[in-house]
Amino acid sequence: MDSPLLLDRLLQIADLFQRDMAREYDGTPLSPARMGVLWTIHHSGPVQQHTIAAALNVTPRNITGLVDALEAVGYVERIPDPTDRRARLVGLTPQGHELMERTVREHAALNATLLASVRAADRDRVEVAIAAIADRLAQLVSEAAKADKARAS
Amino acid sequence: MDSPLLLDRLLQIADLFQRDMAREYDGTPLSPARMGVLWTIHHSGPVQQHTIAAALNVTPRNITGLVDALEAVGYVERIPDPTDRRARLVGLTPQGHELMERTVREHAALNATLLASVRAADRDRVEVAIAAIADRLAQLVSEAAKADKARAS
DNA sequence: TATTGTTATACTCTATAACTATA
DNA sequence: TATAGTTATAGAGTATAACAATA
Repeated sequence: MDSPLLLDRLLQIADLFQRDMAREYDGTPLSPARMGVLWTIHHSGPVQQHTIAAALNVTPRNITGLVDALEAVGYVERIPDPTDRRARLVGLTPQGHELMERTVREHAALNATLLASVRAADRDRVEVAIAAIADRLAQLVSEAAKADKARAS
Repeated sequence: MDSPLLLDRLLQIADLFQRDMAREYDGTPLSPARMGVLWTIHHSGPVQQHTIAAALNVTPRNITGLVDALEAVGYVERIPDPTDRRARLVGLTPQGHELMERTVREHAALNATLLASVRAADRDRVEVAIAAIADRLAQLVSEAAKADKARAS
């Protein structure tokens, strides 16, 4: 009897997150890509658009569209960068701050719910293990990307 | 000191999978969506397109395009359904079978690598815990989707 | 009537390339 | 020259709606 691999379970979790976000944002002006922009600004404060592009690993052209949409519905605003007249800083509006604070609270609640499904005696070990898996995977992905770049040259 | 939540680590893993797949399929005729079709057929054998659509939770219209692309590069073929002249069964070609077998082997190797980053004594407990988290999350997503549907009526 | 798959159309996210304003 | 951001254009994935063929 094949029990699913650990990897299959992790892929299942990834798929469930994606599906749930798509459902949650359906009918709203938000989307996973737009939330990515909001998270970046939430963590860093007002930033130039090319910084957001680098953080999300997409082209600056993309950020133009995402910020346009977020600005149109009032979650972010572009303000002139006092140190560089080419650039504009993107910051959260009060409405954007409120959204992100609510989202942080929802994350904490979901975190608690998921952790509750793990035996109390195992929780610390499981948290350590999942962090180790994430770090190992990040390392593998980074190495693969580097190898790709080397091959392209 | 905020250590990242378990949830943040799981979201990070989800993002890394997504990023790595995008990188891996870059420059090939494959993509995450097309691989989804191939996995479905790999697990079930030749199936009607609307069955694939239901399995992936997308519209049948989508499957037309994905199967068109996979057929054009030789991974799948459409054959008449002997039991229903409206439908066509989509099955893997020998080339498609070979691709999926290779992919299964790569998954097993990645699974072993990730598991190796967990302390040997904790592995069983971690596998059980991640399975429990995945099941709990699946339950939450399913309930949320049901609540949405009820609200829409 | 209902179902299977397609054509037609549109929206989001993504990319590259060419351009502007500034550094 | 190089950088920050935009306009122009294109491709993939998704959706709805209307339609053909068949059940």
